Amino acid sequence: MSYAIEYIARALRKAREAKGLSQRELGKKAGVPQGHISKIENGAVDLRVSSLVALARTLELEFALVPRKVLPTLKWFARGSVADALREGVTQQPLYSLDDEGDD
Amino acid sequence: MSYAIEYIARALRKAREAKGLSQRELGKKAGVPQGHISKIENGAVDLRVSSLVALARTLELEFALVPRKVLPTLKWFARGSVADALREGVTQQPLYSLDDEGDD
DNA sequence: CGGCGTGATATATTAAATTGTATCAAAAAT
DNA sequence: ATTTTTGATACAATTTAATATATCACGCCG
Repeated sequence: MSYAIEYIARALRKAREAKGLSQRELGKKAGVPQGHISKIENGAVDLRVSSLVALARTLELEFALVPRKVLPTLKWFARGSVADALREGVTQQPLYSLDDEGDD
Repeated sequence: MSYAIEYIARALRKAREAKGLSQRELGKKAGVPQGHISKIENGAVDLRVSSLVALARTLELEFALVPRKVLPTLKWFARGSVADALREGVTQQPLYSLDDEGDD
């Protein structure tokens, strides 16, 4: 699946676990059925923006479209609080997720 | 429509116009029919992530999920190159787009 | 004026997400 | 060991995005 989907999947699952929520709990809060969340977190669906936003919002994540140009700056300023994607050198593929647990 | 959709609509249209592309040109490059792009730019559809990514990529935009926490920092470091959304004080609603034309 | 490119829009069709409901195996807890 | 929770999966039904195609009004230019 497109790196985008894969990445969203990882980002959401990670954020959910970081908050110590089960898929059912998140689902109830975000209004998304557990089964669907499972699919999303496994990159099994090309979800709609509304679904993404519903989950992201509940997980206190914000959605952003940033010009490729500023990515280097983003990486820099966010080092230590930046997510895996940026570390993997995925400079070609889109979709990045910056979270705040410098888990490494 | 959800601010998210509205925002994506604005961000994409703006980016396209900034590149001086017509919907047909963008459509050809991104593999999305002109009619659909029109709908998207008018916030008339809850597009799928793959569509968003296809267009964003063509417009040299990257997708990101950032923790709400770092938004203030983002705003700060990106001032001058940050988009409308951030200026409008849309602190409640998700979805931000940072672009590079300080159009104001 | 008449042709051209643009964006908005319509219709019909196809493909796929989303939902509801339910089950199941594995892990966690008592 | 038994109960409970959790995530993965399945199925049918519904909804809606996405596509192809085409038209239309508008502005622009020759």
